[in-house]
Amino acid sequence: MLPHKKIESALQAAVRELLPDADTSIILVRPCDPKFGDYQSNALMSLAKTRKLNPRQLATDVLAKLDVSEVCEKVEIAGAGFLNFRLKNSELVKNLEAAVRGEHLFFVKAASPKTIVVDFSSPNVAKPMHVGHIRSTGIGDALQRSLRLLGHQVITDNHIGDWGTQFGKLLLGWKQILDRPALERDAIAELERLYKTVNAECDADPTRLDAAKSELVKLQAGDEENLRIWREMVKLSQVQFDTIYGRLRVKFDVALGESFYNPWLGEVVASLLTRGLARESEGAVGVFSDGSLPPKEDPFLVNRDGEWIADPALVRKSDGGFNYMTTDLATIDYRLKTWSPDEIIYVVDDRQSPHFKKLFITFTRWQPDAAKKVKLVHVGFGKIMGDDGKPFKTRSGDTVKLGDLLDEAEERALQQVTEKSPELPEAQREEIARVVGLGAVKYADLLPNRQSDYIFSWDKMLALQGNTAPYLLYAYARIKSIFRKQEHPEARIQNPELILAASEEIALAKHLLNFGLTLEAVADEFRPNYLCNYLFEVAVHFSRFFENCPVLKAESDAVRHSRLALCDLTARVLKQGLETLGIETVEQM
RNA sequence: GCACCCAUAGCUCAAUUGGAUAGAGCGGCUGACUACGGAUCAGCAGGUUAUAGGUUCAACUCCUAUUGGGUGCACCA
Repeated sequence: MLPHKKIESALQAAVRELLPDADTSIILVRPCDPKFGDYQSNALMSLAKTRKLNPRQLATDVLAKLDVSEVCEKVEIAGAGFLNFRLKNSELVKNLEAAVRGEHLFFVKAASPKTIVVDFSSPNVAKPMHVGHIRSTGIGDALQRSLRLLGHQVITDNHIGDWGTQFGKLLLGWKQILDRPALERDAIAELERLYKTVNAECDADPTRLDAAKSELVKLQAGDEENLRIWREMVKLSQVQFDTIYGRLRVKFDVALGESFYNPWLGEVVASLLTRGLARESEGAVGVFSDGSLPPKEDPFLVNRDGEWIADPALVRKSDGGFNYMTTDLATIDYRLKTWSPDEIIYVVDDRQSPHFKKLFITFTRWQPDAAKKVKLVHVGFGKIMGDDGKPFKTRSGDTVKLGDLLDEAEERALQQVTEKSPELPEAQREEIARVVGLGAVKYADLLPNRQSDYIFSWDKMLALQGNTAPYLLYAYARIKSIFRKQEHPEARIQNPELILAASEEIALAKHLLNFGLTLEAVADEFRPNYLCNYLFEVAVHFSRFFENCPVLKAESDAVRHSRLALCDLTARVLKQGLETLGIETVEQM
């Protein structure tokens, strides 16, 4: 058992003994400023407060019941009632030696694994994937990897936008202005041109819009020709998706697009109507407020000029077509019946937050029993902005295409590798550039807190110095270099004794110990940036160690073996951590 | 109009959700025995956390107001 887990459970037991009704799940120890120890608890102060107790007295009482002498030095009470824990060197050594033997890598699998559906990426057919998609794709992929690593059963689903109103316009364009040679050269560009052209025409001319709508109605009614064209558009888009996901090394267990749910949409609406949850309004069918929430918190109400009026979730349009609320309801229903998940998480732009609020409430009203068994979570993220503070566009008004961003990243990385390591063969330099460039982009996107908007900048996305993926990869490569330089690699002893004496060794070792703590925080709060920051700190601690503690030229065999083992553990944590972020590693760069 | 989100160092961002002296990177300035890989390391400068109040042992974090930005407000997804 990892030391912080031991401290945590001992602390929980001690507190429960004194305050049986206390919520011990909130009581946790977490690393703080090293000046105040390796772990700390600040929960006693708030516990004391709600019970009108003296916090320092409570801390003293808890301490009297607390025995963590196996893992910690004497526990200190500090400040208003903090408990500061300092790990014993022997405990640190014990844990690292266990890791060296391969017993763990500083994390433990979840005690009760959950089944979790992760819905992310969701590109649209006939549109290029742009920088915006890197957010959902990168965050979603990092989260699903973290959850899997912690032992959960994960189903990743790419809910592709392959059905809906845009196809009316696309079909019209395809039939009337399609440029075949252009389609063969660059299918997505041509499809995009069709859409843009017809869309502009529709804005100017209502009869064009009617024509587009009737194409859509024909498609949804099963018209053979329109279905054939639609299938071709989907197929062409799939090629693009496969290319991008291949480059990003992102895989999905299933990719059930919106069209997959088409057969059930009528039933969903019928069911909502029979249960009295939906009703007709202005020719459409919608779910309305049930009045159970105060107006301000009710997503089915909106204030217009001082009056609260209905803002229903439409499930059938006045023309008889369905929309994404209907599809999303059918999707939840299907997922529950197919996988019985404990959670479904949606990694989607924050702007859709009102939609998900309505969706989750509507589903809960529709299937109350099923809803009790599943946690529905919208993991939102901020918008990508240009440096003018407006949603990001290039000078020509388009968004930056994801493929172009990746190309540029690899190009810049190749330039750098060629400059730094001209001696490496070209093929190897290209492979390094691929990993480094791609890693830089992914890391740059994962580093900021997902909730905040971020300003897009090429230089930031493609940076190769500082708190970036290349910095982490460089630390990893330096470790690998040490092992390559080792004179007798085969003479490496199997389970060396760890000697942690230098402050840099101890700091690095203690930090490695917190890998699992970090992974759990990532999984609990769906925030991969914790892992980015953790790994950056691993690399920083390693770099300091590397500067100050000679490994191969260590003063004795024992110290050399110990440091080699520490290097190896660092490399393993870096590799595993980067892999969890969806970033590959290279042995040299 | 109404609702929601945001404002932290010159720039881009953190701060594990109410914890101790607000941290990084970039940019700027100093340094580092030819270094087990300099894509690195050590250091300096840079902050009244938009403004004004409030809550409490403790506030970037919660509340109120103000200013400035963004987003969303049935038949697009």
